[in-house]
Amino acid sequence: MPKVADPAVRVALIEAAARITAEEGRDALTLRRLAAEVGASTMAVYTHFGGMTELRRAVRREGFARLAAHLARVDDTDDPVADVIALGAAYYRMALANPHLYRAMFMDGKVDDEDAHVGLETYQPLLRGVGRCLDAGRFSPATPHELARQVWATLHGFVSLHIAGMIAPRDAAEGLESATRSFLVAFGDTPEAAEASLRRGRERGLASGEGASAR
Amino acid sequence: MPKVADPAVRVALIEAAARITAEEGRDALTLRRLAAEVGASTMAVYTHFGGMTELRRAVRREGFARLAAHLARVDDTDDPVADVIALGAAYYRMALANPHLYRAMFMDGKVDDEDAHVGLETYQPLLRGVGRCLDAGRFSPATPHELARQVWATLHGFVSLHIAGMIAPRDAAEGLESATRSFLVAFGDTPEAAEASLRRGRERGLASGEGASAR
DNA sequence: CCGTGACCATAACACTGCTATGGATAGATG
DNA sequence: CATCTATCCATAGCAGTGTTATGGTCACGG
Repeated sequence: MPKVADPAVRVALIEAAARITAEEGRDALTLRRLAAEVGASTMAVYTHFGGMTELRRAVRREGFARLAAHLARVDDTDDPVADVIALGAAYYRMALANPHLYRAMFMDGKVDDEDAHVGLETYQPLLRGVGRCLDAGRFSPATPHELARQVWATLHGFVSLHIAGMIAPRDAAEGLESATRSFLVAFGDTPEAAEASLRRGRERGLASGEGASAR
Repeated sequence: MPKVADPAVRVALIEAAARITAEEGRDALTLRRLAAEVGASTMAVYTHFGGMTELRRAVRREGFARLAAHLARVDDTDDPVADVIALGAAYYRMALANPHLYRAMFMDGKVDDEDAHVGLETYQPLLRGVGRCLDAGRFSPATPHELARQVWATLHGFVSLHIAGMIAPRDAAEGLESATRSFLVAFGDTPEAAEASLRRGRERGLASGEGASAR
C-alpha cells in the first residue's frame, strides 16, 4: 500500500469550509478560495470528498454536530417542561447566531437519507425532553413523537422565516413565545405550571446565550 | 423618444424563468438557457431586470402572486374555523405541489424589505380568516396577528422541513394535523367544534387539491 | 424625413466546478 | 536495504457561469 491519506487535510478543509459558510454564506464557499485558504490545491477537495456537493454535505454534518453539542449543554432539572423550553431557546439562539450555517443545514439543497438521519440527532434531545414531560405527568398521554415534532416544526418555522427575512425579528420572538404557551396548554399542562416553567426555561435560555457561537 | 420597451419580452422572461425554476429548481435557471428558451439574447435580462438576482426576485414575486391567487380560491363559509383550516390545506398543497417555487420564495436567498411586503400578502388571507374566527367568538380574545403568525410559522415549518427532506412526508402531514388540533384548543375553541371544523376544512382542502399546479 | 436614443445581439472577461495528466512520496515486498 | 506501486495532490486546461463593453437597429418625436 502506498502513501496513506492525511486526515489533517480533511479536517482543515471541513473547518475552513464551515467557517467560510458560517461567516459569508453558501455562495462565498468557492473551490479555489477554499483551497487557497487551506494552502492546498483544488484537487484535495476531490480526493477527500469527491466534489463540492459532498463537501457541502460535510459542512452540513459539521453544522448538525455543533448544534447537537450546543443542545447537549442544557442540563436536566426536576422541571422537565422548563428543560424543553430551555432546549428550544438554545436551538433558537444557536440558529440565529449562525444563520448562514443554519441555512446551509436546513434550507440549501435537499439532504439525502443518510444526512437526514444525522440531522435527526438534533431532534433527539427534544424528543427525550418531551418524553420526560410525559413521564412526569405534566402532559396528557400521547406519544413523544407526536408532540415533539410539533415543537420542532414550529421552532424551525419561526427560525427559518426569520432567517429568510419574511418576519420581523421581534414578531418571531413574540410568536415563538405565544406558540410555546399554546402548545403547553394544548399538551395538557396547567396554565400556572406552564407559566412558571416558561419563566424558568426562558431565564436559562438567556443565560446560555453567551456560548452560542458555532465554535 | 426612441424605441419603447416591449413588455411582452419582460413577461415572457418571467414566465419562462418561473417555469424553469418550478420544474427543475434554482440551479437550472441559467442566464443563457433562459435567453435561448425565450428566443432572446442574454442582454434582455439586463435591460429588463438588471441581473440574475433581480430576475430571481421577479420569480419570487410571481410565486407569491400564484400562491395568493390559489389561496383566494377558498371561499368564506359560515364556519370560519373550517375556512382557516381549508386555507392551511390549500397553502400546504400548493407548496408541496411546487416545491422548487416554494423553495425559491422562502428558502433561497434573503428577501429584501419590499419583497417581504409582497410575501406578506400571502399571509393576509390567514390573518383575515383568524380575525373572522375571533369575531365569531370561536377563539378566546386575542389579536389576530398573535394567533395567525403561530399558524403561519407552523405551517411553513412543516412545509419547509418536508421540502428539505428533514421529515418524512407522512410525519409532516400527521404533525400538521396534530398541531392544528393543538392550536384550536389552545385558542379557545371547544374540542367538539374544533373536531367538526377540522373535518369540514380537511374535506374542502382535499377537494381543492386538483388545482394546485402553479399555472 | 430624418435623428436620436432606448433595446438588444455579439463578443470578450473573470470566474465557477470539474477532469486529465503526471510527479512526488510513503508503505509493502523481495 | 532497494524497489515497486498505488495513493495523494499540484498544474493546466475545459465547458459553463454571470457580467460588461461595444455597436447595430429600429420606433418614435422633431
